[in-house]
Formats: sequence, C-alpha cells, structure tokens
Amino acid sequence: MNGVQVDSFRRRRDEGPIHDIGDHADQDIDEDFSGKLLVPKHATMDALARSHNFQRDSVSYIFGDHDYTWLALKQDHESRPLWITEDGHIILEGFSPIAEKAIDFLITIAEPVSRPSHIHEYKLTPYSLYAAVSVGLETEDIIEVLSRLSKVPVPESILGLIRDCTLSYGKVKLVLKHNRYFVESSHPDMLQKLLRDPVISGARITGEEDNSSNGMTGNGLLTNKAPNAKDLTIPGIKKDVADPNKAAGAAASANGATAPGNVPNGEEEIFAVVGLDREDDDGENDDVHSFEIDSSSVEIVKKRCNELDYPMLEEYDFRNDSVNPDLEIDLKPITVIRPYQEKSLSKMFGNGRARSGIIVLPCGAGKTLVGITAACTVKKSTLVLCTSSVSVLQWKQQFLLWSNIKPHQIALFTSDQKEKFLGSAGIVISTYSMVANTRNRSHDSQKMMNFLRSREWGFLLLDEVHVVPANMFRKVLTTIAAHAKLGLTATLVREDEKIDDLNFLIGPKLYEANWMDLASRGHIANVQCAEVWCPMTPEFYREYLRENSRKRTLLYVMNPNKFQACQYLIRYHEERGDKIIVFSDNVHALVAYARKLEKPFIYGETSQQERVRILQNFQYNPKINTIFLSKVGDTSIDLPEATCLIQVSSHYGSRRQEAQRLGRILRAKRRNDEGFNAFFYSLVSKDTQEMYYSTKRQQFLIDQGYAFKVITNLDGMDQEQDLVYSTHSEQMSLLQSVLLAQESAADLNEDVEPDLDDLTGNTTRRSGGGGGSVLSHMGSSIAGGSNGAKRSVGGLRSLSGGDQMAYVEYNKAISLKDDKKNRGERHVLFKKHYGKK
DNA sequence: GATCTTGTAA
DNA sequence: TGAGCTACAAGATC
Repeated sequence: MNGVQVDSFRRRRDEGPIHDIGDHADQDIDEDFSGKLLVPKHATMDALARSHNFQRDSVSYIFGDHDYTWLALKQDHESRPLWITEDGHIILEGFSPIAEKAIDFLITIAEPVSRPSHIHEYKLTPYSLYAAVSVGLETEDIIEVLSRLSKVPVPESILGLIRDCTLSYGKVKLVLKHNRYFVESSHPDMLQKLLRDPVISGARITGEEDNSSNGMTGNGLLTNKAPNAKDLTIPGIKKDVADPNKAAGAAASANGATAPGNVPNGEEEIFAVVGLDREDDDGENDDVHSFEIDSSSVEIVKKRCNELDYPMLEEYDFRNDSVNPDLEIDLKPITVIRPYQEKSLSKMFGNGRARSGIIVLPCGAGKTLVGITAACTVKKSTLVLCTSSVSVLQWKQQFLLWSNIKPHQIALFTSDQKEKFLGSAGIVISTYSMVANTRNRSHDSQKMMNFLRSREWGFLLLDEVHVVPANMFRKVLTTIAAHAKLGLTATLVREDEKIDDLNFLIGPKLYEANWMDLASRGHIANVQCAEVWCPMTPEFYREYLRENSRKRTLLYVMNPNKFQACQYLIRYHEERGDKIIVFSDNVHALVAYARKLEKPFIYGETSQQERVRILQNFQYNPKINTIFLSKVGDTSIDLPEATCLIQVSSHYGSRRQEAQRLGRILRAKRRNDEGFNAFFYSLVSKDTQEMYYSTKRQQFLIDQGYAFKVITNLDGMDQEQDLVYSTHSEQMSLLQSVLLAQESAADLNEDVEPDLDDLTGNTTRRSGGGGGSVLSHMGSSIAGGSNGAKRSVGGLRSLSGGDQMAYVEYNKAISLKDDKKNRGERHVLFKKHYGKK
C-alpha cells in the first residue's frame, strides 16, 4: 500500500501471464501502449501532483482541464491525506495511515463519487452538506477538520459553499403533531422568510381555534417549549457505544487503524467532531416557533424549502411522544448487530431523536436488521413498505427472527392478505403498489387503506427506497402520516434524474457503507468480476452489421461463441462445486440457452409452484447447480445463495440492475479460503453495441471499488470437448433460426430444442477460433493480444483470482457521470485514450 | 385460473 | 423532451 496504483495504468503486457491488479506493489509499471511514461514505482501522489504529464494525461477526468499546480502544498502535506479542488471535488489517498478516519469524516460531509482501492474521490454538494448538518456537524467543525486533513489550503469558494449551506441548514424542521404538519424553528425570522414565499404561504393553514397549550406570538407563529433528550440506548448496542461519539472512536480503534503519530496538531480532536452531536444550538432560548401547513402540500413545501436553501429536517422525538401508543418490541437478546450497522444507526439516532433519512448498505449486509433495530428503538407503530409481496413475507419472517414481536402484532397488507394488528400499536407490512394504488380498490383493501391513512405512524420503513421517486410510489409519502422515515437500499442510483428527489421526499443520506471495506472484513463476499469478450462468428457478425438495431440484439446474445463461453464457464464452476445463476434479460435467449444446455429456468411466466420447485432443487439437490433467470431474479425472488453469476444478455445500461445482481452472490461466504469466494462474469459479444452497455452498467460497481477484468480468451476452452454449436453447420442453423425468430416474433425455441447429439460427444472441433480474428481490423488494437493468449495447462484450475486467464485490464474507473464528452462519440473501449478529445 | 389494467425501469 | 419498446409485478374482475 505504499505506492500509487491507479487501475488505468495497468495495461496488458505482451508476454507472460498477467497478474491480478492491486497487490503488486513491486511490479513496476513502465509504459502504456502509446509509450508515455506513467507512474514511477512507489511514487507518491505529491510528486505526481507536480508532474505535469500526470495531470494532463492521467487524472484529467478528476481534475478536468484545470491546472492546479499553483495550489501551494502545505509544508507537512505528506501527512495529510487529501486535496480539495475549487469545485468541491475531494481526492483522498486511500493508503494514508489516517485514511480510515478521514473516510468516516468524508462520507459524512461529501458524496462518494468513486472509491477504487487507492484513490478515492468525493464531492461536496449542498445535499451532502445538508446531510452533514443533519447528523450534527457544524460549520466550523467541517471547515476545521477539512483544513487539517488537506494538503492544500481549502479554497475560498469551498469555504463559502460550506458556510452558505450549513448556515441555514437544519434550522427548520417539519414536525407532525396530531396528524397535522407544522414547520418549526427556533429562529422566527427564518419562518417569516419562508412565509414570504408564495408557495409556502399558500400551503399554510392559519388556525382560528385558540390553542391553550400554544400561545400565539405577535408574529402569528405558534410558540412553545423545545423538548430535549438524553441517554438514548439503541437495542443491540452496548450502552457506552450508543454515544455516537464514543462509537466512532471505538470502531476506529477496534479496526486496528495504525496510530499515525505524524498528524499535526492532535489528531484525536480532529475526529472528535465526527458523529458528535450537540443539543440544539441556541441553548438559552428554548422556545420554538411554528406554523401549520396543509398535509397535502407537504411534498411541495419540502421541495420549495430545499430550493430556498432552507431544507427541512424531519426528526421525531419519539421518547417524548405520549400521544401515540408504544409498541412493545425489542431485539432478542442474542441478536447482535455489526459495527457498520451500529454506525449507521448512530447517525440516525445520534441526538436522541429519530432522523428521517436514507441508509445505504450493500445487499447481503443486513439491511433488514438495521431496519428492524431502528423499529425496536422507536417502539411505535411501524409501517414497512417493500416492492413485492415476496419481500413482504420475508420482512415478517425477519421481524419474528430478530425481535421479540408477537406474530399477532404484525399485519400484512397484500392482495391476498388484509389483516389488522390487534391492540393499539403494531406493525404493518405492505407493498408500494398496494398503498400507492389510486384506482378503485376492493372493499377490504379500501377499509385497510382507511385504517392506514387514519392513524399516525411512528416509523415508516421504506425498503428498496430507490423506487420511491417513481411517480405513483412517491404518493405514499403524502398519504401516510409518519413521524420518522427510514429508507434502505443497496443501490442509490437510477438512470433518470429523480434520485435527488429523495433528499426532500425522505431526507438526507445518513450513511453509506463502502463495499470493499465490508468485503475485506468478511461481512460480504469477496467477488472477482470479469467481463468476457466473446468474438462474434463471421456469419453472425455479417448479419449483425446488416440488420437494424432491434434485430442486432438477438444476434449478439445468441452468438455461438458466447454460447460456448457460457457452457464452458458453467462446466468449470460446477466442477468447482459452485452454485451458478445465469441471467439473461432477453427471454428468447434465456429459453434458448437453458434448453440447449439442459438447465432449469425461471422467467415471468413461470408459475409460483414451478419457481419454488426449481429454487428448492437448486438449493438442495446436488445435481442441480445451475439455473437460468430472466430479470425476475433481480427483485421479488428469494434466491438461495449462489457463488457464481454469469450474465449472458444485459443489453441496457442499468447500473442498479448490475449491482443488484452482484448482490445475489455477496452473501456467499461459506468458503473461507483466501482470495475470492464468488465470481461474476459478464459475457459480451465483441465489437457490438453490447460493449457500450456493459461499460455503463459496470460503473456503479467500479465506483464501489470493484475491478473488472477483461478476459479475451477463456483458457482451456479450446481443449474443451463437446461444446455446443462447435460445427459450422450447427452455427449456421442457429443463425437461421435467430433470423427466422426475428421474422415471426416467437418460435425461436422450437429451433433450439435440446439437441442430444451436441451434448453426447461425436462433435467436431470448433473452427480454430477463426471467428475472432475476422474482426481484428476493427478497433481491437487494445485487445490485440487475444491470438497470442497463452494456453497453458489445466484451464481455470487455479482460479483463486482467475490469473490463469489472459485478460486486458482497462481503466474503467473513469466516472461516466462526469464524462459527458464521451457521449455520442465512439465507444470508449475503442478509444486509445481517455481524457482526449 | 385466465385476462385485463396499471405501473416501473431503462 | 417525449414517445415507444420490452419484461415484469400485482391488483381487480370475471
């Protein structure tokens, strides 16, 4: 960890096996293919920052075209881990001794952009600063810590941004009382300012009724005493750790962070502010002022407040809520929560109240338990919303597993179950579509909705919260009156722009875990990701070039070479004892593949019983180790644990889907050997549209720090016997059926019924890989080595990291988000250089 | 159960 | 920017 390695600097070398990326500090990196000097071994970033070449050619995607050489490094910059640019980008040296603590701080105040192994990029945004304030940081804390950690003086523009954003943030709150919404602040002038806005004043309800407990002040606002709160314990957390301040420290030291000793000016104090919470600011003035707003206008008022830079915090002082009945619920004594779950909860409950917001944890990392623990802390009636009825059942089961809640206190609300809980408080679990439904409902459903609508919920738990911005689903937030809202998700991304809406729909992002970090601590599986480039056969490619874009899809999915790669990988991993899931978005291809390779498959039309039967077999029958899934597998199927995942067709660029699929194998921890314990392959037909989508899809995972290997030649596949479609005539008949299937929409399947001859030997060798070289003239200089790829003994046998495979390493760490200039140009993979126009 | 409608994601 | 595409879930209704 003492040198700098940025993935992009690794290029395929022509001779010898190529090793895994990341752990080769001793291997010098000399030149990229164009002959420019890249990173000298063991160079420090500081040296690099001064190197003009470095800036211009290598990290321009971070620094843009700006020249930052004028930035004066502080004298002791070497012991400080980060840079800040004028536009709010923060670059962190992941290998700094105090990186871990700096990361804690940065994820509180900034948005993680990309976190590969050694260099992390964050960005300060108004939203992220809003989140920082909402978890208790104050302006001067942020500025001070940032200044101490930075190698360069914090630019004036950034200081201004921080001051502007944090000054007004967190000073206005939205409070629910007796099913009515109030905008509340201890600063009456701020409320007056908000009321000058027509949108907000339009939503105001001026109550005529004289309220005995609330005195009207001269300015027409309601005034009463502010509550205060102390000594909260979150269940499952040891008492002294419930103090978030101590928790942060304890976690950091337990993680074996090496005491650097070379940080100037008392490092401890620097971090003391992280996670620190103070009781509300103006201590002497305990009065809070408020005005009421119309409940149907809550969303627009919140949105408007965000636009005015006075975002409203939503906090629930649940311990002082005597109006809503308590729910008797606690975690079972044996339930233990993990450090990162604890950390995320301490962000939520840091000041003794429940803050509304979003917690981002990878799949398999125990999001459900976080939600349940939060519910056990609030101890009020709780409504849980999920995306499908399958997960409704899972949530119920999880509640019963981890907490001491009685079954009769949990009510389910789906199309076939419409129960109410007994007693005054309880838990309801339902789906978004059930609650968001605006059309006519069945009688029972209407009664249930009236019940949900009529009461005040202490806690609203939103599973898969990234779906909430959808037009219909977001309505649940206005139809349900809830004091505190917690959104859970693994993938806080959408391909549209609506993701930012969550900031005012629910609240700030309270916590986001680092996937790599969790993997290295063994909480989630360590995954080897690979993109397998399958050359198109000449015949398929000829048709591909000829056809219109719609027909192309099926051609590149049904590419015989891909078929073979898939079969080979399945065979290889079955021999290793893996459980394999193959995904194909395209239903035709799914059925064709599964039938040809004689594996069970599930897609939309598969009946529930059939699904269960197949999944049970997959889980328990040692003879069934591979299943094929369409995108039903993305959500709504309770998939058993798998250790290997192959994507056959993935033709749209959904980052969320890619990440979600990867999440299907993150639970795989059963093998405790060194290195990787799960595998993720994306099969891509070379030189087709698919490569573009693939790159786009991977971006989320790459930002999480995953390195995708590009495999151009599956070692050992040439020697493999009995691969499907290995003769020219078979390939041609496949091609024909693909083309016919396009004509007559359906019946592809009949043409690819399992052909026993293919699987029982008696096959000729495939025509010498000639298919690939046909395209060698086409922009494939990058992959040019595939012909000379080594073919050594034993195939993928020692696949502790796939290092028997020939591959080309690419710099995909480039953030597509920031890279608008790539749009409309040639596919990035075919460009020789990034950052050049 | 089959069929229709609405809704989501990209 | 908006319409169109595909695959899917889930509710309602007959």
